[in-house]
Amino acid sequence: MMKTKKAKTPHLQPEAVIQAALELLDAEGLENVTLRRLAAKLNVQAPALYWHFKDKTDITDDMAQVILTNAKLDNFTSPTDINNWTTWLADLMHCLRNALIAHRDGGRVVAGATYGRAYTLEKIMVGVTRVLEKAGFDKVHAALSAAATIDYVWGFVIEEQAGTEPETQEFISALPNSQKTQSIRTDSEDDAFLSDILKEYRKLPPTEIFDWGLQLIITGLKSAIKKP
Amino acid sequence: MMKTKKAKTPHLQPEAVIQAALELLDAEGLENVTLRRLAAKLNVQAPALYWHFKDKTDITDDMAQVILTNAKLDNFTSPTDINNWTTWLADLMHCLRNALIAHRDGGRVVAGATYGRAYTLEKIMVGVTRVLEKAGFDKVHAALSAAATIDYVWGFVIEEQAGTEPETQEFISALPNSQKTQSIRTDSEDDAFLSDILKEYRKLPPTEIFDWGLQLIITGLKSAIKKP
DNA sequence: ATCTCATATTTAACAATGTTAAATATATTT
DNA sequence: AAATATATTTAACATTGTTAAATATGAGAT
Repeated sequence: MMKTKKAKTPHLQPEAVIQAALELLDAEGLENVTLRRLAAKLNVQAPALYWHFKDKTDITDDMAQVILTNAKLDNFTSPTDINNWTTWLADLMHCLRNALIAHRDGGRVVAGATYGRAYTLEKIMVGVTRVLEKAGFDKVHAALSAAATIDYVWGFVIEEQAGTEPETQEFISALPNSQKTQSIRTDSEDDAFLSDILKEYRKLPPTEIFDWGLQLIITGLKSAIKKP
Repeated sequence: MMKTKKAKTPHLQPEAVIQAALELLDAEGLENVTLRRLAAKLNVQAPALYWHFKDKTDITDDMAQVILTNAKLDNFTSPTDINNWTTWLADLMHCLRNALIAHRDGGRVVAGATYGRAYTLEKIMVGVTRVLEKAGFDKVHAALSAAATIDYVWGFVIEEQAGTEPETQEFISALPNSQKTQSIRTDSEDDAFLSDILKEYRKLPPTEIFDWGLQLIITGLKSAIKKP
């Protein structure tokens, strides 16, 4: 009556379900991760999933949890030498980004999650805050800095993965429908400037673009640490 | 057949549709902005919307467009005095954030949009890039800086609005289900540290939190501008 | 005045989604 | 062997986005 181990035939393991969900995510994209497709991939009917998971959001949360967990954040709990906090921080943030972009729509998945996102992200935030405090910040400013840095990673990845989506070429066929774009004026000089810069900007490897902004923030941190 | 209002006379104006959609968004949240509810709000049947809009995403894109347009970005096309580029940039980014948080789930709406997001965001990016170039950056680094700054705003708002959602209290009831949280260890010292800092951190007004990170980036920009 | 015709909307219906209730098969315990 | 907890299937529902077909309205031409 109190034993927790009972079964039918080959069980449906929650871990395997999430694994299959992530594979489905990579193969078909977030909007195609549906309970029936996931069930089909597991040779099972959709309602079977409700025995192991309360909701679909329960599944999604676990997916986000796993995605974030794969960042291997435990390696970063101690920054060996506090003087190297800048490279430690940069490495950690690169790791976070890598975890998010490791799966298609990974950013959106984690963004949509409720508990998993908050928990692991705050775990990261606490770690960064502590290090920044040791590096010279007071507690509150250390927390503010940690949050700002993480927010940058967050925004970068969301934009990065938004650009990878299927559409992105249909730039031409969007304007005609609604005419409320009046207040956005497109100077021809802007267009020239735009194509000049963005072409060059987008040639750079995403990781370098990401790192530049990251170093920008770290430079700001170093600067802020000197004036109490 | 016995309904009172059945005429063609008062047409369904696209502008009014988007307006109603934004009101629905504010009142009920993004997941409740459905074609049938929107149609009901307009005293119309759902398929009527398809005469004016191709898709639901077409409507969503227009919502994002309007949200971003409300940032009144035209006021910022010229930074009066180039020496004040720092406050100019800060003001612009505050405006962008204000536009995004002006509507419930505004961040997610704009994030989900395809054309509107890319177009207006790049419009902003071009403006910032040009100013930063005048302030001393070369083109590419000006573009990199603009992108990084915008990405920060982006990430901040997404997190900010994610926290405002209905849930957020169900922190307790999430862990028991899936046991793959092994690699996340919760030191008790971390917990104490967390409740210490985050309590204080969250007391601050969001706008100040936002501004602190923004000034951090701007500090980094000033620093980066001096070393070619 | 009526006929035509493009415009704009309704009615009806479809496939797909998340989800629940009831039935059912299986393994463990009694 | 009977009973029971565990795990899954079948059937069904309400909602969603969307399409096809019918239908009402007003403008212009004859």
